Amino acid sequence: MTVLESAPVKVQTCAGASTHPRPTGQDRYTISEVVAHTGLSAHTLRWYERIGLMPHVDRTHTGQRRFTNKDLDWLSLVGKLRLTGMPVADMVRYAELVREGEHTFSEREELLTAHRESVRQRIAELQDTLQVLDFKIDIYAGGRRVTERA
Amino acid sequence: MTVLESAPVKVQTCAGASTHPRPTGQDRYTISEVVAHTGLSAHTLRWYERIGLMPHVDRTHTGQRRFTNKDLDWLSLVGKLRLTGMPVADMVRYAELVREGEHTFSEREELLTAHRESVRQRIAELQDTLQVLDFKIDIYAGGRRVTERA
DNA sequence: CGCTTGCTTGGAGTGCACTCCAAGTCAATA
DNA sequence: TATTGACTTGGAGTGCACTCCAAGCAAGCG
Repeated sequence: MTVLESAPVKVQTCAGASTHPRPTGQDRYTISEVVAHTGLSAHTLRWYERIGLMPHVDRTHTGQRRFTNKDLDWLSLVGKLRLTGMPVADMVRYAELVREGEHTFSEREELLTAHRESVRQRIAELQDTLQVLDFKIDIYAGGRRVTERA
Repeated sequence: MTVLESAPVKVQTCAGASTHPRPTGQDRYTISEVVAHTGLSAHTLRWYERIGLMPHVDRTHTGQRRFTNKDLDWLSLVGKLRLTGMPVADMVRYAELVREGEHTFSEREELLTAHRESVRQRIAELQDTLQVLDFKIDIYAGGRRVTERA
């Protein structure tokens, strides 16, 4: 069984086929569960909250955090953006826009579109370098007789 | 007159079609010329030298640096590696191997091959995220009627 | 009750890759 | 000769993204 089967309404909240450890309704994860699921450290999760990179996280009556599936989705997006080199400050800006509501849709779109462009450029850059690496590796692999240079 | 016109032998030293500001023989660049050519700062060039990321750079009798075309080629490679996220420590290691001579060919090849693999993975990762971005941008662009979520 | 485990906090510390500073030397021009 | 400007050095400072610390609270177990 995939996690999708018993989901009642299962709104596709965010990106692609994100699967949650527990169905909506039972989704109150401790920080260590989120650590296990996301690979982020507890420190980082708390830090993300402090700097405004998380929507307000639920608390128990004793003040412990309880994360929801929605939080997991958000963290998954944040993870993608971070992986693609978006500065934390920009992600915080994006989070602010989300908090401000629907009237920021176009600004959010701009932000994401700009970032997509930068990711595309980065890919191109990397592919460019790949050729240089291929070239140099060829030299090392093929010609051990080449004279010493770099 | 462009700087290239009188180029005598023009040995293709390193990667691809690298063009040098001046032909071999007249290649004694000041640090500011190298700054202009590479886009690196003078600070960074000196720092690279301090940490062992440069082969020994020539000096004038008064101690000023004079870079050669070979240095430019090396910096171009370093720039590529850095752009692709190789840690400075690894680049220093590579520089050491180069200094040690031909018997380190295979270790250099390994290092470069490993890095190539990491670059490939990085590209795949980025392309993955690109899809997420496309998906979200579509939502913002297409459906302004979608309910508020991330 | 005491102990352990897991969480809480503000603030300080870390590692990387620069980046800058102060003080000095040297060569060329006014 | 005086000044300007490009260069030199060791060491300190910066910005980012964490990462850790000390001290404390709450729940569960023997």
